Amino acid sequence: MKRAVAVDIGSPEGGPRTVADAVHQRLRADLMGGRYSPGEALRLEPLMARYGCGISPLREALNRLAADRLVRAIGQRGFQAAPVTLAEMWDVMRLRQKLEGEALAGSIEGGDARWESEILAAFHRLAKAPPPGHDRADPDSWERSHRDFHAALISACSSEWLLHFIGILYGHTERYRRIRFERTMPRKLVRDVEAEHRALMDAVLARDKRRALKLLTDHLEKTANFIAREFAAAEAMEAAPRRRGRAAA
Amino acid sequence: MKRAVAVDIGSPEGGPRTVADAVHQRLRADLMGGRYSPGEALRLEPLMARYGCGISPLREALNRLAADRLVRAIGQRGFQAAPVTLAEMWDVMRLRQKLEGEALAGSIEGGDARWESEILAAFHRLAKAPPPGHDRADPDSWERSHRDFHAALISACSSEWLLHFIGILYGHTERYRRIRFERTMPRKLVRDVEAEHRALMDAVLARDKRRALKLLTDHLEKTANFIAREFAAAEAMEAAPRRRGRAAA
DNA sequence: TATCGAATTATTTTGGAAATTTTCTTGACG
DNA sequence: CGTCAAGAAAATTTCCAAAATAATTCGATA
Repeated sequence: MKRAVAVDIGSPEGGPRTVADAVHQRLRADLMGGRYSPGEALRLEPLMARYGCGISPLREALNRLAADRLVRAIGQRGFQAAPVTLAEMWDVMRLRQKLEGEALAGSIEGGDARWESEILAAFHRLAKAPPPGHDRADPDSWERSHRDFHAALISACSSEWLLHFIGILYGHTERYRRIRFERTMPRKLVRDVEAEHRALMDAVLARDKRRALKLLTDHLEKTANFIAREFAAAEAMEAAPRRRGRAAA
Repeated sequence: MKRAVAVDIGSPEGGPRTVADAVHQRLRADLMGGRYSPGEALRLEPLMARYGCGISPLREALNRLAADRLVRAIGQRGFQAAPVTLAEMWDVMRLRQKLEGEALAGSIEGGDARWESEILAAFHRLAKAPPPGHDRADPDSWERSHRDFHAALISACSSEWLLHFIGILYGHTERYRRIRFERTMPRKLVRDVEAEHRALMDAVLARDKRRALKLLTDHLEKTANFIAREFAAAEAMEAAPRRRGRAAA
């Protein structure tokens, strides 16, 4: 139950050491999982009920999340799930391309045998993981493996701060993806993604920096394009019924 | 008294809207100003007295600061001012070189006349500001002008997220500088820095991207070298007395 | 004299209630 | 019919005290 998600704050060793840590992790996972709509008001009483805690640790968790922009704090008007815009999605993804490219280059330069083996292991776990939304007991298992794979690729980068920022951006792109795709990722797409991951891993392990960077950039670009497409579709869905009448509640 | 410092969280318009916002700003300024030693325990009761508030807004402020790593939260053991290491200083500065270079390039490409004028204005305010530590009434005035100048240079960059990260890194380098330099910056150094700023501004306004990037990188590199030198000196001061006896409290 | 452990003290963390602010409702007025 | 203001309701923010956890003291023991 107390799954140890890698997080910057609080839990230096294993599980969360305080209620605020635990709520922070769960809330972060729920935000990233798209379980709150963008802009949705995060009212305190319902959240206290949902996460089974008092007001203080809840507010502390929300404040941490506000600092890395997964929630917005409005000052006397509470918190809301961060809004999403197509422009911001591109901003985040473009920056991820640059930063993750930088980190991957550094990783390829400095990585040792252990780093290589962990990439292989992470890839294997990802390949064996049930596709997104197919594990009812643990709905985020594929997502976790996916995150671990991308983290393994750049883990030999020497810049702690660069990895920190990449982690924040990753959380946001993950949220964009899951808000738009919900739980429906076509089988074919899963296979395509796996092929991209394999090609990327091969290039990295071959220490072919140029090719690896190209593959990583393309991989992220493709993801961004998928999200953008869904974005346009969702906006069309929302805009159209408004002209004819009232959208369903 | 309620000075409006530009901050990400909370105050969308003018001053802070909650006491948590106010405490967050003051605490952040004090951390960046080197008024807490690295690693120093930030106990709650003294801080409540110092900032004249209850426990809740104080903890919320500390949690926000923990998220961008100006304080460390240890879980059942409270908060402490972030530790400093030479390695991290270089990590932060190297990353700042890359990110701020990226932002400056984008700014030069996309900047308009208003952007140019604001650089000029910020440079002028910086040139007229009393040197660091010379304004007793407002000890941070030079620092604020300095921050504004650097912010103006890259303000035409289109990536909101890039500017956000740069702001965080800037806060850390500023802290490193002020922890080591205290309030003693030699007159000659002030003049050198001003000359660097002017050259940088000239290159930027001439839209000479290559030269501007070079000047910016060198400027930051020089700052890092100064800090590193002071770092070594401070470590020598700390290490030496320990062998002979006990250092003064 | 050093070490271990129980009791004491200090500190952090948490839940709840009071105070403050915002938001909604209602009714009067132009 | 729309606008505005005053009052009521709802929500956030804050203070505070109880609970939980960590640190310290002190004495007994080897």
